[in-house]
Amino acid sequence: MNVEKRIGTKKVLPINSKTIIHYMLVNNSITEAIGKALKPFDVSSQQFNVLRILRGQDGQAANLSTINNKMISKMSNTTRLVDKLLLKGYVNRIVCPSNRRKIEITITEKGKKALLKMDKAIEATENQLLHRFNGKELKQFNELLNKF
Amino acid sequence: MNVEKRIGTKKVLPINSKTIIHYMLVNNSITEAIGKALKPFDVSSQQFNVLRILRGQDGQAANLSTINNKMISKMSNTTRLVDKLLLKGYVNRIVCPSNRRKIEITITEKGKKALLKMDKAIEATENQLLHRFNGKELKQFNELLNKF
DNA sequence: TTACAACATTTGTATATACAAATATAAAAT
DNA sequence: ATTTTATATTTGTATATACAAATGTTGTAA
Repeated sequence: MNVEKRIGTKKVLPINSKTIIHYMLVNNSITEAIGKALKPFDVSSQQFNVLRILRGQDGQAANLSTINNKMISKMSNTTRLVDKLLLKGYVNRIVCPSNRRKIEITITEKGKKALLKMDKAIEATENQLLHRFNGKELKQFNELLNKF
Repeated sequence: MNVEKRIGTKKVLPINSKTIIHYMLVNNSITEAIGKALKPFDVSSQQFNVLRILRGQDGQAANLSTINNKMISKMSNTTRLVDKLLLKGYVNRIVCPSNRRKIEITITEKGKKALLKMDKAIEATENQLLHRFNGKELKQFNELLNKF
């Protein structure tokens, strides 16, 4: 992709601006691809993220702040996000008996089943997005991302 | 950054998943930094983008679809975005005399002045975000971004 | 034991965004 | 000339998100 051409500017951009804009453009592609992959399951990228976090708990319940800490993009409103998963029957929610301030969330069997299908769709999308990278390039790319 | 640690997973992620998650995490930092830089000017990243597009027109007016084509993140609702710039006095909007379907948008002097200040804030943020990259690494990074 | 501070979540509200349908104008086809 | 199609923007509506204030619970100190 030619960044300057894509955003329709005649001037040559300073390398730093160009890099950040380039980054944002690629981010749009990634967001769009992930969104499309999840569309058939009627969950957002954030909801998918929460389901994966809950599965990763291996049966242990997670409360809202635990979930929020592990999320890729933190949100101010995990309550309402979990509400939506609850409506779909993908999670259970109970008040923690030992500390009634906390809410314990667990993934349901239905949630796990749906998640397995989502995993496949996401994996395919990730592979598609990265199909032009070889192993060395992926390693290099992650090292460069670490510089941020 | 250790991606696995950041998202609190015990398992080692497949390299593709890890890369995409890493990408999203860095994107959060970038978005947050840009947002903070623009906050004092009370414009969103998208509004800033539109102002830069308008300045890039060098006096020539741009209509809504032109703007939309050049935007980093396309939006379904450029009308309302321009509304906000209009309220701030940063742009003018007139119906195109030769084709009354079109709306011609131009940046005002006030908009240009504000934009100059925003430029500085954004430039500083970009430099900060990328301060650990040297020239060769930036080149390499852009080449890798091109593989998406 | 009562008051106060800290914690965890929820709710209210304002703003943002996505998507589709509606409006208005212009160009093309009959 | 009239209808149809295409173009450009606007509006309605539903959903999403951000942020602050409110609620309910627990722990601590007087």
